[in-house]
Amino acid sequence: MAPRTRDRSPALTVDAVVFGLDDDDLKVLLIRRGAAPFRGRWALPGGFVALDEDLESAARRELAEETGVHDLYLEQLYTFGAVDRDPRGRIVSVAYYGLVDLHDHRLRAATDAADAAWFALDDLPRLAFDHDGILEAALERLRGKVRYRPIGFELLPAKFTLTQLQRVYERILERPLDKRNFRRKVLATGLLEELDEVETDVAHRAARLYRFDRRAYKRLERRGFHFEI
Amino acid sequence: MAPRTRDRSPALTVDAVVFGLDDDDLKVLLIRRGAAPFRGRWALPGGFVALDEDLESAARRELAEETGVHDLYLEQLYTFGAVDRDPRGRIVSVAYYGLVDLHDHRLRAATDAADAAWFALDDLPRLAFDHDGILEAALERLRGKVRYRPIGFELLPAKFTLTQLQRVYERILERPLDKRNFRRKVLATGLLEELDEVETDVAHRAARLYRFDRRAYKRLERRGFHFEI
DNA sequence: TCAAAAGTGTTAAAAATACACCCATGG
DNA sequence: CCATGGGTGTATTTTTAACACTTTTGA
Repeated sequence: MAPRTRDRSPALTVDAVVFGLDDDDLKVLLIRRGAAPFRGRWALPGGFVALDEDLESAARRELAEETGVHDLYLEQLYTFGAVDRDPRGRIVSVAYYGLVDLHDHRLRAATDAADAAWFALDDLPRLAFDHDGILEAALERLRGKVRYRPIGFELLPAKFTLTQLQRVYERILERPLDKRNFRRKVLATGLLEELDEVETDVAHRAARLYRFDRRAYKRLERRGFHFEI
Repeated sequence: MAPRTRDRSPALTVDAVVFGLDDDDLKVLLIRRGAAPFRGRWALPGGFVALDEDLESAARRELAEETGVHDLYLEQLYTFGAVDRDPRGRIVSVAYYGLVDLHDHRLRAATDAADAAWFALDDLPRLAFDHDGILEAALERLRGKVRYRPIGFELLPAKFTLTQLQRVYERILERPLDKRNFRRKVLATGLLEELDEVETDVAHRAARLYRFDRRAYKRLERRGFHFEI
């Protein structure tokens, strides 16, 4: 007994804006479209939502299919629904943004994607659809969120140095941070577990490694915790 | 040349969580459903998105149709897409939340709504669908956002006293605020225009009236401004 | 022994908090 | 003249920001 309206519902897609950190640059994961419209143009990975999968699952599935990237931090961003945003007709897209240690994933384009690659934010190609707007919104959200939620870690390997972490924040916030103040603040959260390990293969004094303590975070989160970098 | 997937897309609705302030209580606007499923049960106002309207327009239209409330502050909240959230089948809902001076609007139920009414948050009826989860998310967002974006005003008439504004914040944040500190802080933002008017019809010294200065806010917003109550 | 990054404390400035009384008005 | 809320300033504490040198390691 479906209402009449349903037969004339907009179609529904998901898109994912995935950020990674490559040495010194914040990068975003794009695919080259293998089909019309915008065939050959770079775009965000994404696609249609199946009837039997929820939205985040759809985003993860499309991402894995089109780029090979899987098991990442992913969060809903915003739903884009301008009437004319897709030349194929009325298509609403639920956008997600994600963070990943890009060295952890070998890219592998498939299905609708002719290619997949990381692009530095200041060297982007023209994008299909309204994807530049989606990317802009994701970046803004990332910049806001990173200041009060501990998500910077997601761009790093499981074990990392404080200097690496500081670089993450500096790249995202686009301003230099004071080393001593940064370390004091980030350690004061109690969310970093100091390991008995140090970097290897560096041509200078090896830095201590830390790990994000998800347990401790869960505990703090429960009590409406809120920090600030 | 629509892709096959589109014919099997989830249906799309919008729902609105509208808050108002009634003397001392934060209230939410609900409608009583006039049709199955959940006929007779209270629910958030909302409905299906037409092909030729964007999402926010759909939310505003449904809200106006079902409750008579229009011209309000409205912002996208989150998109809810669990596979089994609607017994009619696969229906994804883009939720909005809004703030309104509830004394400004006479409720008027129509179309799908058998009734419309304001409910205090601590005296809610059972809600249809997953609407209690949506309401919870809206409340959490409101509590977070009100601290760093000047949206508290939206619950008040255009001209208001500082004590009224303080009460708004106290109700939303659920904690008492210090009168002197509050006034200093809120005036320091430069977002309040002091009027040459005072309250009338009060049985005590009349308080000065203020107005939110949208111009000043626009200016500050441009430079990535950010305040904190 | 040099180069390169790791690691570490203190001081000054700014922001947040706590706190209590007199004032104006209407009934 | 009294009840009610309006309006105002200061001192203390906490938080943030600025700042430079010594240590460790590998090449």
